[in-house]
Amino acid sequence: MLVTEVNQIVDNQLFQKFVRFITAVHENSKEMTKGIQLESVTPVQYRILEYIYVSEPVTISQISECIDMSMPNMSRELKKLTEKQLCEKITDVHDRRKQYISLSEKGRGMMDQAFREIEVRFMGLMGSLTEEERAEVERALEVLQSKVFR
Amino acid sequence: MLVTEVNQIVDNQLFQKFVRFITAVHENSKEMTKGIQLESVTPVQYRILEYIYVSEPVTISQISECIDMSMPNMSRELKKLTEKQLCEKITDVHDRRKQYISLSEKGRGMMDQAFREIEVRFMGLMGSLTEEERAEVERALEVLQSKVFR
DNA sequence: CCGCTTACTTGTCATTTGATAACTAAAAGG
DNA sequence: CCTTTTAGTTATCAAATGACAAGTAAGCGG
Repeated sequence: MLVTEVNQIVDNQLFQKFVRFITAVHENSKEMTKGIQLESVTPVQYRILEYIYVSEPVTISQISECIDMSMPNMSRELKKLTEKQLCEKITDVHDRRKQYISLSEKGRGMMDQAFREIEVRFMGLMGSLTEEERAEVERALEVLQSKVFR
Repeated sequence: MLVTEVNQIVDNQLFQKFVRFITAVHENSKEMTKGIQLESVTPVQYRILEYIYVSEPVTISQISECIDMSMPNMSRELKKLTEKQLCEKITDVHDRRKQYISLSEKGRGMMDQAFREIEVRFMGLMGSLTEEERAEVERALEVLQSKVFR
């Protein structure tokens, strides 16, 4: 058996693990955020708010690109969110074409609460681990974050 | 400062890392599967096929539960997929109410191709790592899979 | 100043998805 | 048998999302 063939097999197993992992992460985070949806906010709108929450202030083009939705449609959704008083538009002082979006008091409060709920569920998971295990988890997060996901 | 307060801070940082990680995984897997959508298959339909692919044969109720879509709607989508010749229904011999779903030749071929494309992208990432780093990644996947995600 | 590009908005339409009510057919349990 | 439960289907309707055409208004490069 050639070395390249061995590598192929090793890599293939790694890929299988990777696929199973991605699936698990998706199921898990869906499970964790289940029932969070507050206030007549649609799934897409929730994702938008989540993105603004971690990246604000952002322009509409940026959100549009990251959420992978066309500008017209993103504009429409942001209008709805603004009408619901969950976010605000602020025109750039130096380039008045640009609109910076950030969460309103209400929007931030809502997202804070959502994240607190997620945190509670996360802590529930972590609670049953020993100190060393938690350190291991932290290390694993760092490894994957630096070497695989970005 | 009390020990519990220290723990609180540690845990909070861990949670921040966790959130960033989840976000990165989502962005990354969206990036990886971007452009995979073949053959007039909608996003939901792709998810259904993916689920069938890894779990076949499954009943319609099972799919319905895992994808979190009501039976009537799932029935409708599966009908469409069956019409597109991507999957097949087989009635259970012992309980003729049950319908087992599995991918057709065409459907399996399509999903094989999709996964191969994802694998290529994954290998592209792994290619720039050393052997030890890859082992580290593998270990990290295992740790998180066993301790956090299920 | 003028044409070009960028950032975004408005409006419209088709498709997808979600929700619900009413149905059939088969099993399961007295 | 006969009721109840389970598994799935069909039909209908509303809402969410996607795609696109045409618009405005501000910067930018000469």
